[in-house]
Amino acid sequence: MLKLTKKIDYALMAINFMSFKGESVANTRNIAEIYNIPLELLAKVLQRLAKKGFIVSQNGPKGGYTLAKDPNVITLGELIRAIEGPIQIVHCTEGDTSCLQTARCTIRSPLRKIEHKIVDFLDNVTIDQICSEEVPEELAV
Amino acid sequence: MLKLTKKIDYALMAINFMSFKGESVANTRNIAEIYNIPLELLAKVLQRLAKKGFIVSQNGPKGGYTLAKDPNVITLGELIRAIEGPIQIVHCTEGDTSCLQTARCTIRSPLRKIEHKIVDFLDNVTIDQICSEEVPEELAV
DNA sequence: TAATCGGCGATCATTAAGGTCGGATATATA
DNA sequence: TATATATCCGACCTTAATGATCGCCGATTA
Ligand code: FES
Ligand code: FES
Repeated sequence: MLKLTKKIDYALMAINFMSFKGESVANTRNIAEIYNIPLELLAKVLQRLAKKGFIVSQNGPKGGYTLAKDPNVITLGELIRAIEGPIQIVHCTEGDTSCLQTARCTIRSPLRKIEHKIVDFLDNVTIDQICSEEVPEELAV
Repeated sequence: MLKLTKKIDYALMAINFMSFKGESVANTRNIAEIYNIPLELLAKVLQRLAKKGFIVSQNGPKGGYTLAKDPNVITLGELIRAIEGPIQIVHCTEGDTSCLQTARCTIRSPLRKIEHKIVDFLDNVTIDQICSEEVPEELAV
């Protein structure tokens, strides 16, 4: 119900961590251990972020990820779309036939406007507004 | 993922319908048939709305519901809270111990601010901005 | 060439949402 | 007063989305 997913949380934590690592690579295991995130799940999230061009992967031993973009040019909206797909506050799309209410639905189009405004808002929140927390020195190996 | 529930949809449709009925009562079955909503589910939603004081119930035959408030003083935020409980974009509350990331979570409090802004927005959208659609005359029995 | 990393598809588990059922109480009307 | 029709309410089942796991591959570097 109007909730962000864990994947988004993980992505934000990971980006936060990477932004403190700067040029040096951060590997998945390291991040997973620090934040207590299931390794495989975090791996998937990072793969997705890499695919979408937010981070760059470095394969092989001593490999890992580095940020491809500055956190202040990535928006929360972009990040959500990258991981979860298009943001849809209201489930029924225009051409959708599966919804039984489609025929007499009085609310679809007004809700679209609200959706648009929320998306608009999310597209104006940059990641660095969220990722400004310190990473404890002793953990940022 | 950041989606409104069907219950909210149903509530909006019902309120829309009732606002066109004016003083005369609208019964659950009637609304359910028109909009193709599962009767029992709609009933529950309306009971919830009645309990929260948005609509007034009239028991017995010829009974039903009438609006207790003008749609232009009810906000979407209120409606969502009435039906689904408090709006939480981010799952983990402050005292929550169940989340494994709590210890080193860097994103909880920044996300709270975003949540607050969205809630603020929803609290400034009135229902009549959504419920402005016509109800076909032949159906509004 | 062995150990360490990311890449990827398939799969299972858990939870939340959507929907159903059965029985109760209230009330208008015949 | 009997009956039909309405709201009320809690328990329950089903389905879909999310969260998490597994196994195997290819890349890279020491
Ligand atoms: S079309 Fe599905 S609820 Fe409006
Ligand atoms: S406390 Fe649960 S993700 Fe931050």
